[in-house]
Parts: sequence; C-alpha cells; structure tokens
Amino acid sequence: MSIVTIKDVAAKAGVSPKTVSRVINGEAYVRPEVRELVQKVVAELDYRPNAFARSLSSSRSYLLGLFIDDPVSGYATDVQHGALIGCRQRSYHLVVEPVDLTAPDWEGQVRGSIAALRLDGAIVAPPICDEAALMAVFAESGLPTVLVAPSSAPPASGTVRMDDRRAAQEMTEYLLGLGHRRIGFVQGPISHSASARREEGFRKAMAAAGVTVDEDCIVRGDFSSRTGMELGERLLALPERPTAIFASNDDMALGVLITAMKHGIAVPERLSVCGFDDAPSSRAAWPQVTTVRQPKAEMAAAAVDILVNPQFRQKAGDEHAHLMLPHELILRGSTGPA
Amino acid sequence: MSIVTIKDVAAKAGVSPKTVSRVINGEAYVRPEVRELVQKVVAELDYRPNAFARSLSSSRSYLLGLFIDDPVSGYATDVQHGALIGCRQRSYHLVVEPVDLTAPDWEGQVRGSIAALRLDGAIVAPPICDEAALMAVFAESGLPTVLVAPSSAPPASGTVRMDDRRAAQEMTEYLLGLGHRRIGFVQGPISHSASARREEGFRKAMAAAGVTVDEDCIVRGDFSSRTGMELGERLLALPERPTAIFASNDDMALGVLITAMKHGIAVPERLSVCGFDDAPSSRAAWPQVTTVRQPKAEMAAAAVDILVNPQFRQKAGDEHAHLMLPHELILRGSTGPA
DNA sequence: CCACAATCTGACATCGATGTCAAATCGTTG
DNA sequence: CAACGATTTGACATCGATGTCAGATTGTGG
Repeated sequence: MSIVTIKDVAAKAGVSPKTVSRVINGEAYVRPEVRELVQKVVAELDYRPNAFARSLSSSRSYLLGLFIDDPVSGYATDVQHGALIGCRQRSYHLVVEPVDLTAPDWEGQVRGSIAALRLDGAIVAPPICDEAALMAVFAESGLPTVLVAPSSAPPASGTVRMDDRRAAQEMTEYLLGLGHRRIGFVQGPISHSASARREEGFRKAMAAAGVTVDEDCIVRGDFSSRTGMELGERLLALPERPTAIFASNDDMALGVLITAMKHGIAVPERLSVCGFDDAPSSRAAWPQVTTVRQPKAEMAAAAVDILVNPQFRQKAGDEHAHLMLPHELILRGSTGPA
Repeated sequence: MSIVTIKDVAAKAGVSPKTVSRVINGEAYVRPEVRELVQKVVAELDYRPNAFARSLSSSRSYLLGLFIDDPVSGYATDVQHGALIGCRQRSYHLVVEPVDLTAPDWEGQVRGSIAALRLDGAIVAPPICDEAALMAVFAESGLPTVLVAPSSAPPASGTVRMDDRRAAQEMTEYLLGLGHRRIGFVQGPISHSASARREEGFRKAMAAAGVTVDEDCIVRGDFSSRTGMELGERLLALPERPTAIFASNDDMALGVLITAMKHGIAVPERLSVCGFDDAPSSRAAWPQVTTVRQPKAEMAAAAVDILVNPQFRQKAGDEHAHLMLPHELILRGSTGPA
C-alpha cells in the first residue's frame, strides 16, 4: 500500500497520532526529541497529510479560489501565475474557477464552488471584481475575498491595486519630456473605471505642463486592437496630426501602430505610440511598444498573502487590507523625440 | 448557520442521510417519490455536498490536476481553458500545479500535490509531458495520467494529440498551390520532436510535388521571435530569395514578418509567411499570420473526458486511450500567390 | 518536601459524507 | 399461501485528520 497515514507515522515513531499532528502543524508543547524523531519518521515514510481529512476536521481547506472571467486573456494568465507562486510558498493550492456572468446559472456555480470546496479565500480578478451581483454572492457567503485591481471599491476583505492615475501621469510626463505637445489619447470603455483614472492622469500631466488638450485628440475605444486601428485612422487623419498617441491599453496601442505602418508613418520617427499594461502583444510588435508594467503577478501574490496571513484572517470582516503596488514605465522602441 | 449538511436535508425530508446520498449520486434503488422529494428539499436548502467529506469516504476527490511548466505561455492558457470547461461539465474541479523542473525539490512538490490532494487524475501539458523523470513520478504514483500533445509516447494512461506531420504537409501543399516553389522552412528546437514531425510533413509535401528542397532554405530556431528575426534575416539575404517562409511556430513567423517589414519587403505581395499554433501573436501582427490551429482546448477537454469517464477509469493501466484530434488551417493575410 | 503552574501526551469525539450489510417491504411464482 | 428474489431503506462503521479535555510529567518557589 502506497498511502501513508498519520497512524503509520505514529506507530513507527511510537507516539500517538495526535502528537504527530502537533509536529506537522508546528504546535507548541512537544518535546524537542520527540519532535525530531517524528520529523525523521515523516521524512522516511514520505508522509503527506491528506488534505481532505485535514480540512474536514479543522475548518481550513488550504485551498484558495481564483475567480476569473476570461481565463484565456493575458491578464488573467499573469494574475494566475502570481497567485500560483504565492500559494506554492504557503503550501496552499489554487483552484481556478471561470465565471461566466452570461451563463444563466453563474450564481449557482459560484455558490457551488464556495460551498463544496470550503475555500479559505477567494481572489477575484478584473473585470468581474467590479460586478456588484457577483461581489454580493461573496459577501453573503462570508468568504474572505481579495479583489485584484478593482475599479471601484466594492465591499471586500481586501484589495490590491496599482495607481493607474499616477502611472498615466508619468507616461504623459515622459512624452512631454520628449518634446511632444500634441498628444492623442485613446480612452478605454466607459465601464472600465481604471481607464478613466488613466485619462485623469493624462490630463493632469498635460495641465501641469501648461498644454491645452484638444478634445479632437481624445477618442474612445473598447480595448480591442480593432478599435485601436479605427481610432488610429481617425487621429492620423486630423488636420493637425498628433506627434504622439497614448492608448490606455496595449492592444489598442498595437492597433494604432498597425495603422501607422499601413500609412507608411514611421514609428517612432514621425509618431510615438505608447500603451498600458505590458501585455504580450506590446512585445510582439515592431517596434516594441512603450508601456506601463502593471504588477499583475505581484498583486495576485499579495492577495494570497492577505488571505493566508493568519493575522489578517482573524480580523477579516472588521479591518480591511488595501495594498497599492508600484508600477513601472517600460520604455521601448515605439516612442522617441518629437 | 449557513452550512447545510446532508443531515439537515435528511431531517427535513424525513429520510436517512444515506438515502439522500443515494439521490445525490444518482444511485438506483430509491423510490421515485422519495427521490423527487429529496431533490426538492436539496433545491430548497441549496444543499452542496462537502467535497472533502465526500472524497474522504469515497475514494474519489473530484479533483483533477493540471501540471504545467510555464503557466504564462499562451499554450498553457489555452490548454487550461479547455480543461476548465471539461471539468465544469463533469462537476469536477481543476487544480493547477506549476512544475519547475529546475527547482531542486520539484519531485517532492509533485508527489506532495498528488498525495495530499488525492487527485483523481492528472493532465500533463507539453513540454514537461516529455520529461521521463516527471512521467516516472506519475507512473509510480499510479495516478491516471493523460498527456497533451506529447512528442514521444512515454508510458501514460492516455494521450491526446494532433497530427503535426499532416498539418505541416497541408500547409506546404497550400503554399505550393499558391505557386511557391522556393520555400524557406524554420525548424524548431531539436528537443521538440513535434517540430521534427512538422518538418517531415513539409518535406513530404515538397517531395510529392517534385520540388527539391534547397538545404540553405532550412534553418533552425528555438521558437522565439528573436530567432525568427535573425533567421528571417539570413533567409532573406540568400542570393535566390525564397518567395515563402514556413516557420514551425507563430512566434518565429512573427520574427520573420518583422524582419521583412524592416527591409521593406511587402507581405504577402513579395513574401508569404506562415506559422504554426495559432498563437495570439499570429493575430496581433499585421498582416495577420496564416497558421495552423492546434486544437489545444479541445485536446485538454478530451483529456478530462478520458480521466473522468468511468469506463476508462476501470481499465486504466491496462488499456490506453489515444486520441488524435483534427487541426485546421487558418488562412490569413500573410500568404498570397507567388 | 509539597503545592502549584507549566509543559507534555494521548484517549476519544468529531468533521460530513459514503460503503457495508442487514432488515423491511413488495411482487411473483409454483 | 409459502417461498423466493428484487427492491427499498437505514443503522453503523469508516475515511484521516484535528479539537477537546483530562491525565501525566516536569519544574519551581516557598
């Protein structure tokens, strides 16, 4: 038989199962010699506590849920990666649960995951972390929940985010520093309030530099590279063409880049383009797109920390943890002097 | 108290917990009226069986493990997506386990996941499904394991793959049909035997068409867009320049595309480029890259089916399931007549 | 040397489901 | 109507760990 139980260890070490349990869980009140002996036996037998039995008797499951809308997006991937790393470090496991809010029974599915798996905590990625209906389900279940980069601040045990406004401001300052004055800005969808903050940062930097923003240079897209292309078309056709275009995500920046290329407008010589997110597409393009690195993996890892940290777990519900992680400007080939 | 147990349901329905269990698991030998009554109560109380208790008493965990090398890659993402969908349908859950073969204790980590979680099955994605040492761990544990697109055929309960050779052959035939005769081929890394099969398909089609392959037109890359650029450089500098370049993955195709663009060689007018995989990068580029769609999600979903299917589970170890899923040529803007 | 607290240990109940098995009920058949 | 098998149900043990609590041991100060 290949399954080693706690009894086997106890028998071989000549102690009770409870004592083995104590050693495993690092509890106090075990004589050092006994502790060492048990640890030796555990190693010898390569004993692995059954996570199910453990979670059945204690109330912890050692499982965190990652709730994601579109698990195929690059964003989700990065978030998951960070969560995975965090879990690994804390010997937790991660259960990925796709949430399709258009499915008729999404609520039942989410409830099912929470109840059946007795999750210890949930990490909710954007954009669904902004869905009130979904958040209500979590709130009702009483499950400690951490939101990654939420747009607003719905009730939750914690949030982890970056400063979109400040990042966009810095990017704009960088463009201004390169001598650009006429700068196009491609907004994200209205529903995505983080992109509204990016616009704020843009406007703030422009105002601070004393440059008036021509509203013709502000266009709204939906984060797809297709609208990036269309809007690039529009911006580049303006009587007084911008010398730089700042798109509020990378896919749209890529669309702008493609449009410029089609029209034979050299980037970055005659047009600077920059995006936001540091998505894979920003690296795949040529020239590579200057962008803002969002600390996606770090945010997710921090979310795990918050959920697992016993200090936090105790006061969950009362106090909330809110973290702001640093971003980074990634300067690449798509931007240059005006 | 918000947690509903089987006892609550039993009490309210006036039957024993065991009978409720029978209804939940769709066992025979329950009077239709009783079955209906119990189902009604279950729905009323929104009862969710505790997955841990269930798996502790039965021997099933309703958990599948997805073992992945690099969870950030687009490939992994697609595979995971398919697995997730499959699990959802069968009311299983998916635990994602990153495997870092360079970590000193990777073996312990894998063993730990298998033993602690009592997984019902494992899905192993490439490239680690070709690592003998890893596969040995799975074999030893006796865990039903399905490999997704393995290069060779290590011992495993099942494999799900596509026909790389045939796909490459079809792509080559398509290029030949467009009138191309001098076709460059960018090989993948030697270790990646699927890419060897792609080369076979390429050569077979060329031979069948009576076109001799100039070995100068065959170059080896490592699947990165960087080598795609470098090798594109080399191919395009050839005294007699190829009219088409077939790269054995999309990233390299993208590299070739970028190089062509830098040299002002119009695609597809003066050069056709195609790749393999239908990675996101193939869509992000301009023109979009003609490629082969690998049924990644479908393969993963099929893997779930194999693992969950009781018919298979019974004979696991004896008979093996080997599936070959259909691919698809995705014709896009990067290819045209010679 | 005793009283008392601090430290250490294990017996036993428990978590929430399912497996086993025996008992109860029902319908057929000879 | 007795006898038998098929159907239906529940009592009870069990999975593998941890929580509780009481008892055993050790150490310390008076």
